[in-house]
Amino acid sequence: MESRPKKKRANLRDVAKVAGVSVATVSRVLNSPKAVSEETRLRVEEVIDMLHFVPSAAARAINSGRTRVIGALVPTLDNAIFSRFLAALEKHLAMHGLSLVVATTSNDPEIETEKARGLVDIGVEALIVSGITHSPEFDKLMEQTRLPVIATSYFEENYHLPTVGYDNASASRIALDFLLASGHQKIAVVHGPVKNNDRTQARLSGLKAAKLAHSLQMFETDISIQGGSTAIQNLLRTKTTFTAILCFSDVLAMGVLFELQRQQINVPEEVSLIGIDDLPSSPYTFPAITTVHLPVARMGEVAAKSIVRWLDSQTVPDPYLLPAELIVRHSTRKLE
Amino acid sequence: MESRPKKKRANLRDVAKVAGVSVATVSRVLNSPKAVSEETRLRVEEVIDMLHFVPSAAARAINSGRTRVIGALVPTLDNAIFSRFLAALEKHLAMHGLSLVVATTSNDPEIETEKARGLVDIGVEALIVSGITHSPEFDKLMEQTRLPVIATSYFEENYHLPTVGYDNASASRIALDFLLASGHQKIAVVHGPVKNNDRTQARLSGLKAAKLAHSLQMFETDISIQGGSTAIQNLLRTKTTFTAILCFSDVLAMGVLFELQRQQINVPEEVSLIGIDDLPSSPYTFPAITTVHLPVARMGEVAAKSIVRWLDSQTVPDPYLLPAELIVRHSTRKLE
DNA sequence: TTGAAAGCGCTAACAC
DNA sequence: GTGTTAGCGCTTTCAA
Repeated sequence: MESRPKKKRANLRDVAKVAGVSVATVSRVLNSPKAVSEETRLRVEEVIDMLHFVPSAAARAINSGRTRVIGALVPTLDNAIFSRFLAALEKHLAMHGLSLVVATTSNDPEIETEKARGLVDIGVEALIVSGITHSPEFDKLMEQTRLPVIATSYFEENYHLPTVGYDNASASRIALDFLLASGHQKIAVVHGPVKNNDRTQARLSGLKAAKLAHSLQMFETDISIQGGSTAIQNLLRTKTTFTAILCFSDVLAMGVLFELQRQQINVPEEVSLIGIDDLPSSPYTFPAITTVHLPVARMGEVAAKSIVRWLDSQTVPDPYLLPAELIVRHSTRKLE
Repeated sequence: MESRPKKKRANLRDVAKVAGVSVATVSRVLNSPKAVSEETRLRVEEVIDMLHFVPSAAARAINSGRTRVIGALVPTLDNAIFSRFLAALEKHLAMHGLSLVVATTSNDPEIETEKARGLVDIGVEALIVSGITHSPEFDKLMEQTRLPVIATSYFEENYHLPTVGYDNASASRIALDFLLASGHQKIAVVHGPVKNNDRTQARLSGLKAAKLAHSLQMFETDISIQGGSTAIQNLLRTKTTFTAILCFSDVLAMGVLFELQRQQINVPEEVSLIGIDDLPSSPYTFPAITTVHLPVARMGEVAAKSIVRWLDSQTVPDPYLLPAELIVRHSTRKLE
């Protein structure tokens, strides 16, 4: 049944030969079918089917100069905050016929650089990265390739790349102010690793002013449910008193909540708990977690649109600030 | 504010000209530096740097016939079970110099087909899909392109594509058997949408035999924390009695747990709760969720390795069965 | 060790 | 409407 001698994939020429037309005609039925007579078109399509012909993406890319692939570099897929962002990004890129290649960096600038190089090698048209902390080699690579790059999760007006993100310092500030306004004075802060993580650093800096005036105790831990658990165990071991816990991410807040429950400490009666992120699960825990909502789905959409415009019209997008918003639920209470 | 110079990217010929060598020599310093004299190599490398030369991925692909890109089609990124799978997949593909393009299907075979076409268009070398329910158009496309495809999350020895996954029927069966062995007779089953979801269907079929002999009540809902919540609200409304709840995914189990807590129903004292999946958070909820562990990280690894071998040596991999394993934690108890 | 030249599969300009 | 043909940027013989 397979008449072709070679087992190789058919190409335009093969189709043209069998259909008795020129390669240009085959190309036309592929790209502008209206420019071909019905009769010819049908015959060519039949042959295309018969030979299982699939146009080569590489050959197409070499002519058009476009690969229609965008690369994204995120710290991890294991935190819902990033997978939600990617979900939105993928969705909105797909609307414009663009595909998304995902690579994870573990918050390590060297891995990021290496993966970025890999993405450049496969021909991505643009890159989306997280935060503004990158290695000099990364910056050099981006400069050499002149690839459009957008930094996300971090708003910074004067960064050399356009940013799409929120004001991390004010996000933590919003959470803290709410606790202070609710009468809390002794507050424990649970945050992720500071190293290489500018989002955490910025959130920390948002607390700096208050830290002097109030009694803030900091606990660094892994950003995971388990990390939250561990932090509370450490905290309890210090025997310090506290009436509220501020977590730099809802993943941590969930770990903290579960561990408090395990220790028979009632939230919010004995301890108030506030997070940052607002994960899909946060409204549904018991009690539902008070948090600072970070619009990551919107961020994915804005990043996608910015990239599309950049690619289409060569205009570097302006930095875009997304609002962080306090969502009061049931894990916090006012102190009398 | 920064307007980039409109210079086009340098190519091999530009480099060759400036370095005073032939394009072949430049190509050599790129691909087999040892075949070039030290002196020439250094000169060429200098020019490469100077001109910010980055080889074109498309041109390279057209010659080698390889794009080094693998496509993955998953229902959603919003469930940790899939993002964990993708994390592992990406990691192990990266080890072999392969990149991962991700596309989401919302469990809709038509969207899947469309996205698959998009992936083929950008030149993926192979595809990883979820489950074994696909549209005829999808199958046709795969047949035409002769692309290596692996189906995951579902083990099926006789499927026309190689599968890497677990036995979904036995996973639910393991959970049920545990509840039965613990003395539970009145069991509510909370599961995701049946339509287009063969994993859910298989898990349901695993319960079929028992369903006749025992009193199993089924509740279909969205696979989300909220879905779990809703299911419990519906369940309570029916006024039926039950001593245990079996959830087809840990996401549902978490929603169920939180809602039970909200309703002041104690787990496991009043109701036992078991899930399937074993998410990173499952050991840390309070009480920790008893579940059937599905090794999705391993699945990502195996899928990656299978693809690599398939690509390298043209050998279609054998179906691969991953074991599902009961993990008893604290959300279940034995009935006297 | 190097260079010349023939493609790889396709698109697009130009002719008929 | 259709065919011819010149590239796109690179790798890869084959000679020198």
